[in-house]
Amino acid sequence: MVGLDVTYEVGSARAVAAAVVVDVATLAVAEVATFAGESRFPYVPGLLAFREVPLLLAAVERLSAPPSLLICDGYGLAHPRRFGLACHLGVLLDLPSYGVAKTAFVGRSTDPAPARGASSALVDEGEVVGSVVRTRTDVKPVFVSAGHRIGLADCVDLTVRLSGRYRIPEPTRQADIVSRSTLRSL
DNA sequence: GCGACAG
DNA sequence: ATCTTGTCGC
Repeated sequence: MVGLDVTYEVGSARAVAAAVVVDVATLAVAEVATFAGESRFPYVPGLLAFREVPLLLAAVERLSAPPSLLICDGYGLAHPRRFGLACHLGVLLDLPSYGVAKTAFVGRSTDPAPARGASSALVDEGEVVGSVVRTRTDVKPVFVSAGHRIGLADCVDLTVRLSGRYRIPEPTRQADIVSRSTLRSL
């Protein structure tokens, strides 16, 4: 599976997208691919995909082989139009995908139990669109939602298994670190 | 009309 | 997202 993220430069359009392949069993980084380019669309809540998809697609295409699953920094079905960044990428690459966000966007939920692995439903307009998941005991939970070709239960299960000593699951966490350090070195 | 609003 | 050091705690 591959973790995806984009880091932007302060006063310019320059940005770096990173795709980091992580081994599910060991959580070790298996491969890294990056793409430096320009962001040609502003950040607008609900339209994040139009800003990040071009750069992320370029990074994924630089991997030696198509990944088995995409883990995005943001939302999937838990979106005002039920089609967030994770959905866009999944459909365009025809691969399973889902999103892990750090803050609330759409839907309501009750706080999941304090223990790692606990979760509660993310409900919007009367439907379950995602899950609020505790990846670490007594630590702020993350927001998980399916993107394409995968069910919510599997997304939640994977998120917990991919998280060790950090709140953010390893694939996305590594993608953040790589995109950030790559941008600084350019 | 007003506030909220992934990254 | 980004600007940013030290500090409290496991």
